[in-house]
Amino acid sequence: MEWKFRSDLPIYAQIVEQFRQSIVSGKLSPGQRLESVRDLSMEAGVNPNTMQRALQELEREGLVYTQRTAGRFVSEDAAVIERGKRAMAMEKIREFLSAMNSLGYSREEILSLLSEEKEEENNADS
Amino acid sequence: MEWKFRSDLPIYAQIVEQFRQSIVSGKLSPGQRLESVRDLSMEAGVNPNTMQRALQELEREGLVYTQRTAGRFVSEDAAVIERGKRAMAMEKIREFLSAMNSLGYSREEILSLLSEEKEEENNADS
Amino acid sequence: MEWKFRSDLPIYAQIVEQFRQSIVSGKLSPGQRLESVRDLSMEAGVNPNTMQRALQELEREGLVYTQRTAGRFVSEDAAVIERGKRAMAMEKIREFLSAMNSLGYSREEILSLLSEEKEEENNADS
Amino acid sequence: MEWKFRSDLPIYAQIVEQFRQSIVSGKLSPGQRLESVRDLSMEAGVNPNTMQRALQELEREGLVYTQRTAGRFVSEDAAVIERGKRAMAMEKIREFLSAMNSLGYSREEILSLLSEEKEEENNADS
DNA sequence: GTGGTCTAGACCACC
DNA sequence: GTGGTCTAGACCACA
Repeated sequence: MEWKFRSDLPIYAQIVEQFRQSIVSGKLSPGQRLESVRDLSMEAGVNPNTMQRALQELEREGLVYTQRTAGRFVSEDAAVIERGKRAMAMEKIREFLSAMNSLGYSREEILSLLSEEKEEENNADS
Repeated sequence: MEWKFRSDLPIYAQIVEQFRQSIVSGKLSPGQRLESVRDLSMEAGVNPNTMQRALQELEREGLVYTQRTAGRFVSEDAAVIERGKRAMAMEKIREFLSAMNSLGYSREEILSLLSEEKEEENNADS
Repeated sequence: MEWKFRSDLPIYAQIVEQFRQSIVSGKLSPGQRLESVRDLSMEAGVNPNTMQRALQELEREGLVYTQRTAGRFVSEDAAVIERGKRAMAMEKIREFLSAMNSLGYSREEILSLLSEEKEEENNADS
Repeated sequence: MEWKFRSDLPIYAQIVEQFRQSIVSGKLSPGQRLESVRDLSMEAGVNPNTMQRALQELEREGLVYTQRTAGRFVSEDAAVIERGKRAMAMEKIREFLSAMNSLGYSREEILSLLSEEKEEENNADS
């Protein structure tokens, strides 16, 4: 994982984002054990409290769970993960549409531009 | 304008982005005079050199032009501005598709999700 | 290379000119590594920033390219170099015609004088 | 007249060049009175001795002459002026051919490029 | 006042 | 070590 933080969002929220992304994309597998809070916080160069807060948020969302003494693990509940994935996707979509909107593009134009990009990519493939 | 800078892109590049966005979206009108380098740099809280570099980049792109002692102005060439707008849109699209891709969505799924979002928005409108 | 600077053109632009000249004339070979920014700036007796700016301009023109940590290299793209060569030649020609013009020579006279010079040189050869 | 000096040639020589240019191109007319050494040196921002040396050189070339108490005047000898004009032209030509040569262009290519430039200019006229 | 250039020197990421 | 970025502050030409 790469740990770079923007200044426009609390660090703990950025950590949550990153974990969520890794989990729903499968980069972290269901059932996989996470490193300890202490190790993770050192890697990320943040205060252990910050890392702790992020992990608790993920737990609240059901994406990770804790086993008393063994540590934290990625959820094995496919439905929960799928739900998180959808949520992130819709978030990206809203961001995207909002950005295109502020550039002055209508829905129809956006779809048309998406098609163009697809064609370009196909050309690049050939 | 809001001047907050991320750490994952050079400041001068973020300034360029911001101006480009404002120009192609029409928030800055063709022919409009920009504030002086000194004033802008103070507002943004950056060194005058950094602001200068950003503005020169915009000039190279044709989005602004300089009049020796009078200041800098937004280009009045609609074709140049349209070109910049298209370039920014394609950039956003590529970012979006890449993000959706790393979440594990195929092109077809992306289009399908876009439709869902549209419906939701329509419902929200009504 | 000789590093003497006139006062009628920014130093960075004169450095660009000098490199461009060396590259298109083949004095710097395609693929050849340039010295580091620091070394070049010391040799030329200018600030590293000034040298950096010149090299970035050359990069924008495609005449050199950068490899992250290895340094800068002369482009190996013959078409780009040929284009630069033509551009410099046309520039010299325009300067020359303009100078002759302000001396009061017409196009026909210029061509005639060029022939004279050729003959003189031929005589000098024999 | 504009007085900017390069550092690659003695200032007095650059002054000579400038006067020679003005005289042979007719910008200074035959018989015209030059300003005093004192005034000229102040305008140019150089030491009076430097200006004096330049004017003596021009006198040696016959391009100006001195009348004891009335001052210095541009030569009225058309042959002398014509000779100076030719000398300057041949100098420009040699510089030009040398520059093109170091770019790697042969005599034939130079003539061909000159023709191209002529055409471009004609197009620009239309 | 405007933009433009330059120096001096710092810090960063990368390898 | 490499290139890249940024700051601080000076000086210039132009009008």
